[in-house]
Amino acid sequence: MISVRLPDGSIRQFEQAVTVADVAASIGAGLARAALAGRVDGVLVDTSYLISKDVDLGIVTDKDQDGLEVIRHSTAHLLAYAVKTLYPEAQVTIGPVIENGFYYDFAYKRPFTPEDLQAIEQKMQQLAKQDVPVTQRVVSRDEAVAFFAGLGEKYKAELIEAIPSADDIKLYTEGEFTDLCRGPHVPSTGKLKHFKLMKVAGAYWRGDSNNEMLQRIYGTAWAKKEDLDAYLFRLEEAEKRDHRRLAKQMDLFHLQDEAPGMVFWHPKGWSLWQNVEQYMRKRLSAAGYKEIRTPQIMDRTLWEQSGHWQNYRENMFTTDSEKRDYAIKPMNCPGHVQVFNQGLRSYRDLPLRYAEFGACHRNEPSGSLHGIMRVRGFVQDDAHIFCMESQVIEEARAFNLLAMSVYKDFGFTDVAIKLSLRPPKRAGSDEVWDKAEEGLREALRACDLEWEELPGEGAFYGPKIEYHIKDAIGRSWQCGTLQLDFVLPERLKAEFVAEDNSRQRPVMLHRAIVGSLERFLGILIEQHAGSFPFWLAPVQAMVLNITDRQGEYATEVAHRLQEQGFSVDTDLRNEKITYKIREHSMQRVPYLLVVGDKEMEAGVVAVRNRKGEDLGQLSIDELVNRFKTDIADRS
RNA sequence: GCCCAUGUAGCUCAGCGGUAGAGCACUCCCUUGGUAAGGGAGAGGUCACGAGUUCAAUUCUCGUCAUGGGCUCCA
Repeated sequence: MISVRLPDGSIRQFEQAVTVADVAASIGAGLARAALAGRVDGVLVDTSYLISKDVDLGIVTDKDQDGLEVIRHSTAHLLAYAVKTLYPEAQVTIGPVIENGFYYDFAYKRPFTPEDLQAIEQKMQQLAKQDVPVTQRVVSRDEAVAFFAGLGEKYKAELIEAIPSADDIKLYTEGEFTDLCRGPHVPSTGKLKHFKLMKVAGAYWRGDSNNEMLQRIYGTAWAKKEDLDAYLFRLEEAEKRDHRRLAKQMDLFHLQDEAPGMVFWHPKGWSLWQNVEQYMRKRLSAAGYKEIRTPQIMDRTLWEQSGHWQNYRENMFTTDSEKRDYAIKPMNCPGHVQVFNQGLRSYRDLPLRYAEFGACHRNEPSGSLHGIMRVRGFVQDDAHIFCMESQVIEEARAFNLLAMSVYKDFGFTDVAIKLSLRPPKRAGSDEVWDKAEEGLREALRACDLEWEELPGEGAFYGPKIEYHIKDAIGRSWQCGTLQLDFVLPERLKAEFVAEDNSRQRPVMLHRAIVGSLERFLGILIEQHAGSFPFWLAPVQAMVLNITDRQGEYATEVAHRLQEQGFSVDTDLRNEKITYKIREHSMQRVPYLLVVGDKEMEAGVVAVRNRKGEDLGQLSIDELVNRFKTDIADRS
């Protein structure tokens, strides 16, 4: 007898070994139809899995998160099946599940066109409708290699060869198509209903840019039609928030061919920028940072000394003059060490915190540029803390508090922490790296934070803590960073006089909170979909007159608000009030102040907020109070 | 840097082997209208750049640049 315990605790007994599908059928016909896979003692298996001993069993359906994964994974296989049917010469490689869907990489003699994509999707639909059974068999590794090599599938054979020869390998077959896979898969293609192919893109074989480029087809798949529709709708909504699109609509900035990756800021965009920069400046100043300014261009020898020339030469903009080579600074840190090195420092001066909103330039590969999210010319809220080792943890703790508080002010509350550890290409001894990595772990523990560790992702001079913030539509952005560096102070010969009168190296903490201002503004634009909170809005209020008669009064109202430090414009054009309201509503101005004869006589304004609500008539003083409250609330 | 797609008026986009079109925006005129588009007229383009094919190229081909989507990279 075999006992199968179900998630509700009930136990079913069977005379002999049964499959997951059999158990589902014994419970009900509906469940048998819905079964996509099984969970046997916590392990996902196919519905054809034979249960031959007592187990805990859950039937996985599309209501299950695991069920959705199975659907996506099986849809990737269906994609490969369709491609092999239409283009038998195409070679299959890998097809994993990703967020919201899946992809599959193929090698083919010519690129897939958008028309091919349509044909492939149609073929997938057709194969799904035919409800082709998906069967599984286990073979030895050598058999599997021979099988795929025989088919001329060299990528697949290469993948399998990497598996230990003693291991068994699962092959899944649907119709004419057989693929290597650890599974599980849906029992037949008819379970796959709600999918869509999204795009074709190039992708390197095994993710290595030295390898040939394959063609990746991305797709999305869902359990229900409503889920698919909702996902496509979300994509459309995200597109409406696109910072490039909003920047055009709201006249914030532009990019042009002559300056790839470098931003032309328009008045309103720059106003937004200044709101962020001035805010950061205040926060840094209050936290004991001193702002400095260092040169844009410095001699090659300095960059050789710092190690940047050796590590990043091809990504640095350089220039020369009178037989000297120069580099345009890609980072502020070497400059900051030069300031530190002026004069003799005492341990009493430490920690010394230098901040700079310095414009840096990095010659990023052309293909990686992206709006203002990835640029070649950028400014960070950059600072370097020179301190003693004994001060690192306290500095890290203070930085963490500051960073979290800044994120909160900008409306970001979901922040994930990651710790990037030593990369293969690095400066400094292993001993120093051990010390630096452990130092940051200790700092994180002191902040009572949870973090994820990323081996190999650190900077060449030191490990780093990264702050990833999640935006309004669930995307994650790395903004803040705290990097512990024993290497640059050594290379650039920073030193201070210790208590015992010896000369010692300071430790350097590289840190930023919002990171690249360009990118952070892009994030803010998308986070708020252009409807910036009052304290950040480039134009906080517009005064609109109803007829020419109130033009002078409208100007006076604007002046009085401007005197109080608010960014207020007037729209005195000869247009109907409905027209002006529409236009400035679309510009997402927080407050529209309408003045007609009534308001002019009473010395007030009629206030309309961005939601379209009528806030009634307010005096200028009342309005100023309201504005001040909004600023204090950061709403 | 690599793969694919795209580049037409300020913006969004049609179009096409015979040297260009719409809507919005802009300018002028009429209209002075009370909470999301009043009416009329006008101006505006070396069709990204360079070369080739052709009697003729914005249109076809190739190259360059840029942008977009990915991959790689991101001190």
